[in-house]
Amino acid sequence: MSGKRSAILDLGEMLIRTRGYHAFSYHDISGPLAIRNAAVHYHFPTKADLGAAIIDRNMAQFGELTASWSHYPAGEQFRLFTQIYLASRQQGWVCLMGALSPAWDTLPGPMQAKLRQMGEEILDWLTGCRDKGKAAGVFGFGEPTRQKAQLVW
Amino acid sequence: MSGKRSAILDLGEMLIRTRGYHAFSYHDISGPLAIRNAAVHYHFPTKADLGAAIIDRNMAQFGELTASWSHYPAGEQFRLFTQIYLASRQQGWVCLMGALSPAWDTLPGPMQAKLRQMGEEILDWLTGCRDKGKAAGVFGFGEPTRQKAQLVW
DNA sequence: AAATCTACTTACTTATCAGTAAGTAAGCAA
DNA sequence: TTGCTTACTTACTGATAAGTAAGTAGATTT
Repeated sequence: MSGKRSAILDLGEMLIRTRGYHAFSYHDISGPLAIRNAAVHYHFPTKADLGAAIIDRNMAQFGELTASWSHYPAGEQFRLFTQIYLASRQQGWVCLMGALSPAWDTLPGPMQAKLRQMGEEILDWLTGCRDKGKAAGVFGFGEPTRQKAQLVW
Repeated sequence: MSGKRSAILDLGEMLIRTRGYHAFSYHDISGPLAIRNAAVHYHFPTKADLGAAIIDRNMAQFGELTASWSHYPAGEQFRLFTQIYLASRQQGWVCLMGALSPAWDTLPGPMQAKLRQMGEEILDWLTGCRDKGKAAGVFGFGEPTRQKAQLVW
């Protein structure tokens, strides 16, 4: 029942999405949580472990959310999807993909793999979302892309 | 005269756009250019100075380019604009805005100011580009945004 | 010819980073 | 009650970061 572990994941995700992977350190986590640096290393031995765990949790959350929407019409599902990004954007956050991919070349291997996986999962869902809707012409593929743009621009 | 200065700017821009501001150091510049660390500090006393100079040069280049396009029709101007981003994207590069804005909160003040300025200049030009075209309905405002998306996604 | 400027160099400082080794208090399990 | 696990702690290491002080060879100016 480590409440600290999830608190580290929470803070870590916030830091990545507001500052970027290379612009935060374990100190930025241990300070606010009032624990020592090594305690963060206890839960996540390396920074890459932490980064990968954050992506994992994000993917799991995405899976749960979309599963809970499964009985809604495709258009509504898509609206809910974009709503999430718009809402976090208003907080000054950027999605994980938007925060991490610009520095792709500098990411540790395991994180690259997880990120790629997450990208595929989202794209698959988005594709399925479009295919399912009978009104396939109503929302073109331009819109999700446009949505993602706003997360960075 | 100082060919090194512009070589530093070239390499610095490449590093920012492929790795991000926080994922490169003066060592990554001095090494390939076969000069010492302090030589980079000679030209750009702080990393923020280097970053700001890179944004400055980018803005100047944008101004020169768009000026050289001024006699083309709006649609062609817009095509040339997107072409630049698509071409660099194929090299694995990201535009300066796309590379820097995710870590906005962590950027030194002077760089934030320059970046904001660059964003405004590009948006102004884009707006002018749209207004000038008689076929204002042909390309909506969705497309430039979509273009930017590809730079990150 | 002397002084100054440009474009560096060597050698250093200070700070911060990720990561590790070793120890410990509290809880549970046999 | 002994031993094992969990969730930390203190105290450190080695690497790398940005930045600086002082010196210098070569070109330019006076």
